[in-house]
Amino acid sequence: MQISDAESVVMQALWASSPMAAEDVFAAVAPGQGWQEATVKTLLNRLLKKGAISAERDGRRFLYSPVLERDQWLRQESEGLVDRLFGGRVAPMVAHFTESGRLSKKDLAELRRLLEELDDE
Amino acid sequence: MQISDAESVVMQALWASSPMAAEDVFAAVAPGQGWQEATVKTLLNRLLKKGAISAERDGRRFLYSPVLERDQWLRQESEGLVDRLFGGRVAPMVAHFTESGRLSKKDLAELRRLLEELDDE
DNA sequence: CAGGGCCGATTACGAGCGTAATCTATACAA
DNA sequence: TTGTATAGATTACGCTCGTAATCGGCCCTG
Repeated sequence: MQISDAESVVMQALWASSPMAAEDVFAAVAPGQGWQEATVKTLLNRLLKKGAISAERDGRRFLYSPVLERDQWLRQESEGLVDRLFGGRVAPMVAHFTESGRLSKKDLAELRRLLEELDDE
Repeated sequence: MQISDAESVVMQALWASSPMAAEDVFAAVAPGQGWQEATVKTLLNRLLKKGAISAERDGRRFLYSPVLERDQWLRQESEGLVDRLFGGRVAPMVAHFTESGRLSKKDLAELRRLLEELDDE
């Protein structure tokens, strides 16, 4: 399932809280994006058509919920990137981040913990 | 500098070896993509127009070289992703890969080494 | 019962993209 | 010198995207 950048903003809102009416999605999303409500509605419709979200009638309007799972999307996106850019190898990508100083202390600590956990298994 | 997916395939070829004539880029890239030579030429032109590559005349043809640095591109792309998907935090992204079983033993070993190196500093 | 407002649906439209075919100028071959 | 092959330049075209405006139907209110 192909989700465009703008669409993914809407998905994030729905993953954070659902079901939601169009109006609420707009409220959740517009501040950061500066979109008109019409734009949000377009995106909701495109996502509906793709089957990435579902709509359930609630009186005169609809409540939208994600169908596509956030985890699946994350996996698809990040694996796509690591494949395209780093030949599918995660370590070189992390190395790249360390080199560009994008690893916070918190990240480092967390990575260490992660690796230790994996050791235990 | 915005590089599209198709364009990035051409860039990868040029990063791997440059300068190269259009024909050679085609030879390097077509097998994997199934493109016509005309397609490769279009992409080269678009990249030229963007200033992502340069062309130096060589008799009746041109030799192309990257101007945009591979490292810069990698950084831009991967940081974009980690920002969009994981709120800019690298560790959660790696965690995501471990959970989906995308970390090879080799990756693990390399990550350990990486972290140790960082310890030493 | 008629009009207005609200909500989703439809339509719009220019930019960039993927994928090429065609045009044009030029360098060599006959 | 004139044709022909070839390399880059120009043009093409349908699709998706970002960003909306407008339409059409239905529910409430007067």
